[in-house]
This record gives sequence, structure tokens and C-alpha cells, in this order.
Amino acid sequence: MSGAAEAIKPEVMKQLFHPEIEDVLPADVFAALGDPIRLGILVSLADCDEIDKARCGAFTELASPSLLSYHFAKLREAGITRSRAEGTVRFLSIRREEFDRRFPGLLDTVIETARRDPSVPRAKLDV
Amino acid sequence: MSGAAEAIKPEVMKQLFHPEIEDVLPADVFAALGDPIRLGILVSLADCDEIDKARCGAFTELASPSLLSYHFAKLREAGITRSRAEGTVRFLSIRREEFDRRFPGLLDTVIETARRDPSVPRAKLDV
DNA sequence: CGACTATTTCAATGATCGTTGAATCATGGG
DNA sequence: CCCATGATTCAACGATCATTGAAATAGTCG
Repeated sequence: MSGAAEAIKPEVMKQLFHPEIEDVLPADVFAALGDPIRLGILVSLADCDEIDKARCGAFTELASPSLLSYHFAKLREAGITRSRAEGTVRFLSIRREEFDRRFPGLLDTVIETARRDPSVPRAKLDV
Repeated sequence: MSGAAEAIKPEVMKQLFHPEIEDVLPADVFAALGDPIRLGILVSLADCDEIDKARCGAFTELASPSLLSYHFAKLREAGITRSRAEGTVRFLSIRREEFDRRFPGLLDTVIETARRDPSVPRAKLDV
């Protein structure tokens, strides 16, 4: 499969799909939040402001790598998180400003709700 | 003249299941909110404070009776709404106080989010 | 290069979802 | 009583879900 892939930039990994924030619908957001593992990823992310702590591999307490990848995709496709590649590693972050502009106040309340509840698992992203 | 049937308690219709509010988990709540019709039911309910306007049959703009019943059950089983039978009719209401105690601030933000978005359908519950 | 690591993708599974239409149940009124 | 009405239940369907484990991909480093 030869194609337009000749001029590959060395440090650019395959780009994952991120929806325009205006295209994100409330029902899709809530559907993405409707799973304890994904809520766990979200609160773990929110509890750790240090950008470079949140690489994908830091969430292994929550699920297997393959299952995590699946849940990462759900959050990403719902406009909640962004996945940024850096070398061999991928970092997760919350699309804070954009999301807050699109759905003011929602993320704070959701995170607070999830954070308070013992049914939501957590990953320790420190170190 | 609302509440005409207040004095008479003829017979009790089959009781529908309502979970204890403490047993409701955040992920289940969000899953229940992850559908545009259910969001539509919720905002329509929230927009109509008149208790006796919110009988089940008033939502027919949103879906068929049978499908509505399915979605009513989802909202009810997630602890969000209550179904009260009165004669041959059933009335829906939001479990406001309980839910707000269990998940402070969540319902307000959710309803506001859904209300603002044109993708969420509405039922006119006025007469 | 080739081994290694981090992550995604694929194929397969059983479970649950949203939807439809027909059947059923409960209640009130002639 | 029987019938009309409001609402739930059931059976079926294709679609999507969460999960698993194996395979593929992308970048790093010896």
C-alpha cells in the first residue's frame, strides 16, 4: 500500500480522531460517562494536574491495556479527552477550556460527583 | 381544580420498582442520561412544574407509547424519576430532593446542559 | 539492524441497547 | 358486565457494548 505517506515526519505518530467540540452532543457525552472505568479514568486525570504523569500506561490499575485503549477512545470520541503522542508514549488530558465553553459547568459537577463516590475506581498517577 | 382524586384511594395499581437513592451509582445515572429521548423527557419534566401535567401520555411527541415506557423505566431505575399511578393514569416526576442529596448539583447542571442543546427534543406538557 | 516497549487494532464472545408492533393488564364508565 | 383508555410487557430484530487475548504498529535504544 504505497501512497502519500512518503514525507513522514519522524516524530508524528498516527493521529487519533478528535471531534470538533461543537459537534459533540450531550447524549453522547453522558453515554461516554456511563461506565465506571471511564469515570475512573476521568477523575484520575482530574486529580493529577501534572501533564506528564497522565500517560496511558499509568492507568493499568483500572483495566488491561487493550481495554483501556477502548475506553480512551470512547472518552476521546465524546470530546472529553485529548490524546497526544510523544515519542513512544501517549499522554491523556481533559479538553478543559473547549469542553467548558461547550457545556459550562458540566465537567466540574461530573468530576465532583464521580470523585465522591466509592464505586468509581482510581489510578495513582503519581510517579 | 387539581387534586380531585386526593381523598379517594380506590386501589393500588401494580407498583413499579424504584431503587433506594443510596444504591444508585453515578455510572448508572450517566448511562440513563445517555440517550436524547431520555434527556428530552427530563427537560420536559423540569420545564413543567405543574405536577398533574406530567402524565405519561403527555410525552407522545417524543416516541411511541411502548418506547416511552421503556425509557421511563430506564430513568426510574436510575433513581432519576418517580412514577406514581393515579387511577388509569400514571404521572412522572423528578426525584428532586433525594437525588440532589445523593448527587448535589448534578441534576441542575445536567438539565441546564440538555435544555441549552437543540439536539434534545421537547414535549409540550401544557394541557 | 533487531530486540524492546508502549499502545492500538482486530476478531470473537455474550450482554445489553433502542426500536417496533402485537398482546396484555389495570381502571373507569356506559 | 363489557368496552374503551392509558400504560406496561413481550417477542423479536439488528446495533452497539464491554471484555478478552492475540496480532499489528510506532518509536527508542543497544
